[in-house]
Amino acid sequence: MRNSELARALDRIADLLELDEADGFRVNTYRRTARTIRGVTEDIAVVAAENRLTDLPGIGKSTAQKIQQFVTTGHIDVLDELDAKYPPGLSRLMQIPGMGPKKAALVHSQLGVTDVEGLKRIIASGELEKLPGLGAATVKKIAEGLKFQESFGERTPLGIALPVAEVFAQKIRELPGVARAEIAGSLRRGMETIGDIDILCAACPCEPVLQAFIKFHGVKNVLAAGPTKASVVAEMENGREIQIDLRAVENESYGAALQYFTGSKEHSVRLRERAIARMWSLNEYGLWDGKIRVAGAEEEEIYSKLGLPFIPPEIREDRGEFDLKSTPQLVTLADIHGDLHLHTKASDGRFTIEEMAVAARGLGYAYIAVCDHSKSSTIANGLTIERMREHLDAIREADKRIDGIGILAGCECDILPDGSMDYPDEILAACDWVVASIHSGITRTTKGLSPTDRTLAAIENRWVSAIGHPTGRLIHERPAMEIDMDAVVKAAARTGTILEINANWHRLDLKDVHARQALAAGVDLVINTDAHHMEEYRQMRYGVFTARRAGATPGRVVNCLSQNDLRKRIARKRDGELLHSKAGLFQP
DNA sequence: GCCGTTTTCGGCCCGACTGTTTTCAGTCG
Repeated sequence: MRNSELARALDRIADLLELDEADGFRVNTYRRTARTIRGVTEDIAVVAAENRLTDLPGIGKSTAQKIQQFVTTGHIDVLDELDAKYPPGLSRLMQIPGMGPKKAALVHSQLGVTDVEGLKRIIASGELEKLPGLGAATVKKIAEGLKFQESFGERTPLGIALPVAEVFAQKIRELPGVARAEIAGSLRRGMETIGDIDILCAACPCEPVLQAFIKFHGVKNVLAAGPTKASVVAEMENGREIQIDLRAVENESYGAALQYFTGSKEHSVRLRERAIARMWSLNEYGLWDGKIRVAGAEEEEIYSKLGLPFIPPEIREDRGEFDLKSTPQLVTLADIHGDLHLHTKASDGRFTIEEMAVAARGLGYAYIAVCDHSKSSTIANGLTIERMREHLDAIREADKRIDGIGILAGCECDILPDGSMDYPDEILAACDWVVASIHSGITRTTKGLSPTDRTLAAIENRWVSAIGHPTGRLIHERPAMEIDMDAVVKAAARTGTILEINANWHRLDLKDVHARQALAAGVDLVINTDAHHMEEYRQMRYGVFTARRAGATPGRVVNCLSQNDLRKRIARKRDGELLHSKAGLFQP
């Protein structure tokens, strides 16, 4: 947890430096460093202790010293000084859409406002409007931004935002004059949560398209509408609001614009630097040699002219992708041949084995693994040993009876607080595939081993094929268990235990950086939906996004194997056959 | 605050939109 604490502290320094009107590049350095730290899977205290901080990109002597101070004392001098100077609520003011550091500093210095409540008061009293450089329109914007932030709260999960974006993108494609349209931004990169929806379209003329867009059903509020771009707030089915930006360009610029609006910002900055090194410039209209457009219509051209292979959107994070010599063939949904974690009526699922199997066959899958809960998961109607024996027979019978899909007999076996498995080895051995998961004591209120030790104990069990949702986190709902991921991936690599990317958008667990770490250590992955309902099979794509962000190729995802090869792969761990170590696309 | 295929100093990505400005600053992505 220490890394995220440090990243938060660095981001806070950046916020406060902005208020302090510090040099923007200096501010940016802190933000970049925070981002780098978030991507580091090693404990930053270890990196610091071994004097390897300056090996990290963008970290120099000065930042390294501050990090050293943080890991040894929990403080950073410059942060303490800034904290003494500015009230804590002020950085929150800066987060309000329409407010930035300048306006936050202004209301603080002129009107003594220190927090959101104070801001609301001066909006109501009319004092804000009288400040120099502000007017009625700006105040209205800030008031709306405040309202939006309160209703919107936090970033929107991928699984909520993507379907909304797809509906809007399709409606835009159907407008007259639109040649093509695509979802860009962090959604295209498959991030687990997103700030807003970015859509790009090629259209001529642009303006009628933008005018139609701001009148779409579901649009609650228009934030901006110019000749080439418009921003709106739309209401989603769950009543929450989300911002949607539409940008329209001419077809010759589509590729450059798509690259630019896909980001990440850090990736795009690196690309522009490459352009400058070639005496060119890159903007959203194209790659330019003076006034001559060298490339622009297609993204591939931009990368190619800059001497790079095409880089898939999911790995555009400036985390090593510029060193790639060729375009990696990352796993796609089409590579997935089966779902190896799903539930039936036998425990807490909604459908029978047959119904789940037929639905999977309809998706083109070659196999599934039925993995109902084990006996200790009483709230999930976990199966007693007796019921489990009968269930295994029922699965085998269904496998024989139903054509066109293989059904593996599996279970999702609880890892108990003492690290033992919820079923005896005899039952696990009777299964074709065993997912071991922690469901109890996640917050560690129960007595027993640490979550790390429980996971390690399960990994050492030869019958355990995979660890399910390894950190137990629920996005926005429950933090991850404190898992020593270094220890877990090492043990998994040594034993041939597979780690799951749980594709359910509430979980996406392993998350991208951990999956990347696992791949680098030689661990194979499985992407499962944990479906309790056949509709949930559709969530596979979210897990694929995460796997792609980790740099996973089909060869490293076991449910891309044929059924025969999958069974062989499972047997290799059971037989204690040491797996040769495989390198990942990226180092951790 | 970082960093080096013109550099150890002087750069550091680029453009759209809005509002309040009478030529541009602030914010956003």
